[in-house]
Amino acid sequence: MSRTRSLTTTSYAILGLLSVRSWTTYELAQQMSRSLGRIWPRAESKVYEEPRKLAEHGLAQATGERVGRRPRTRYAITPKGRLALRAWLAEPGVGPVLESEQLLQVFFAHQGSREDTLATLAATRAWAVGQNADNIAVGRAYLAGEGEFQTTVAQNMLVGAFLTEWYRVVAQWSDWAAQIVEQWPDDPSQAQPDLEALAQVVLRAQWSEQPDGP
Amino acid sequence: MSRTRSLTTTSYAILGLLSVRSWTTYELAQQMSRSLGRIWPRAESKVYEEPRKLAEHGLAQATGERVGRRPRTRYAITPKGRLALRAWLAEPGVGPVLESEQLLQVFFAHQGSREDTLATLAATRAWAVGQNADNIAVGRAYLAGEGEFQTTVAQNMLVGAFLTEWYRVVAQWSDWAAQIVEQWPDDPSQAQPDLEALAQVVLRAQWSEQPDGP
DNA sequence: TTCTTCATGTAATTAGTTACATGATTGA
DNA sequence: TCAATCATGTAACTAATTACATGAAGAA
Repeated sequence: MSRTRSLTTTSYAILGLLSVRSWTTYELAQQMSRSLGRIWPRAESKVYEEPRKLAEHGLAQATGERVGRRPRTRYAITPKGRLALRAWLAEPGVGPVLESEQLLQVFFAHQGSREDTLATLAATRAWAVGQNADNIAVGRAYLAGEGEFQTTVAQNMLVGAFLTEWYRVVAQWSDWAAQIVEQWPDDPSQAQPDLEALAQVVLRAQWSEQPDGP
Repeated sequence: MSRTRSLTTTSYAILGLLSVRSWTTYELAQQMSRSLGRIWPRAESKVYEEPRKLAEHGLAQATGERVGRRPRTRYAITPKGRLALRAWLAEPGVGPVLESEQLLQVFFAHQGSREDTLATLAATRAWAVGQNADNIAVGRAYLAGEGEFQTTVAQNMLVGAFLTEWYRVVAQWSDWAAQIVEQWPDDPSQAQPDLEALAQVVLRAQWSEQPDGP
């Protein structure tokens, strides 16, 4: 089961970009850190390395260019590459993976001070606000017709919408949690669970069993 | 900058668990895959390896036990370990990291078929519903007084609430996106952006600039 | 008594990160 | 003409994953 793929999801991310147009490695790196990185974050050096792998597999073609005396490489997708991309799009992808050091710190808040936790929550909120601002900027660029992906706005907006909602719940949750933590005593390990809030959480968790919800 | 920590966040995750009580490695692995794994997913083998590192640093103490002829190891936190944990809780953690192959597939949906995308969205929704069910089960166990963390319910419920909201937006977004994708022509690359929906997205994205929002 | 599942690890491999290096370009 | 920043990579390292191996306990 889960036959080891010769390409990683990161490979397909790059291949997907190549399906839109040809890119130099630097441009790919930019794009990853600016927009794609929000849903598939990878280090720059990876982005420099992956396209080479694609070329080895015949999914992309590398062309040497020259800027002054410096060489640079431009990659373009091949027909075989398009087929591989199509095949990947038909596969079941893995669900969202969430990783949060801050959430971990909240989980173990009983071992720290109340101020620690409030600071963490403030940082979380600030992060969400910042990300949202970036997201809006990217969106505006699309609408203004500047972005690369003019041909793919219909798809990109779905992802943009996802991010909007994501940043919003993070910020809302931070506010809500901070309100509760404010009530804690100085030593959080003595904090009593807020029963009213707890009941609310339980209620909200029922969404998937209810006939619906806005 | 970003002075290389000798411990990783994964180390602190384990250390945090040890701050509650002592655990055998198997129990730690269970806990990671059941509950902590939702905010800090790691492979089992890591969980077997990390506590050893903690012991080397003097933050945990290993005790050899025996089950029949098989050895097993139980770990307990040391005073030095508690200090290290406290110090980490006071540090600024990194914001949530999101990684989603499915979202990537939606982003590049223009290269696949409409059915591919609908299938991906259905999978995303199913994932969220499944995770939510698990989350509820974990919550119920706490409330029934079964869980480990009776002393830390006040903290855990904050994280539980976060997850509830997270799964809910994922499911809601999947439904919303599927409705839009239904309208696409057979070849998604010909899809026109749904302008009404786009305007809505832009509006909702303004939350951080508005005075508020529910 | 055998099979299955629970329990406890190790080994091999790889994906990914951090750090470094250096040429090109621009503007002060 | 110098400094800063943009552009283009490589090298070294490490965190993490996949795969494997096997003992113990309980069910059939």
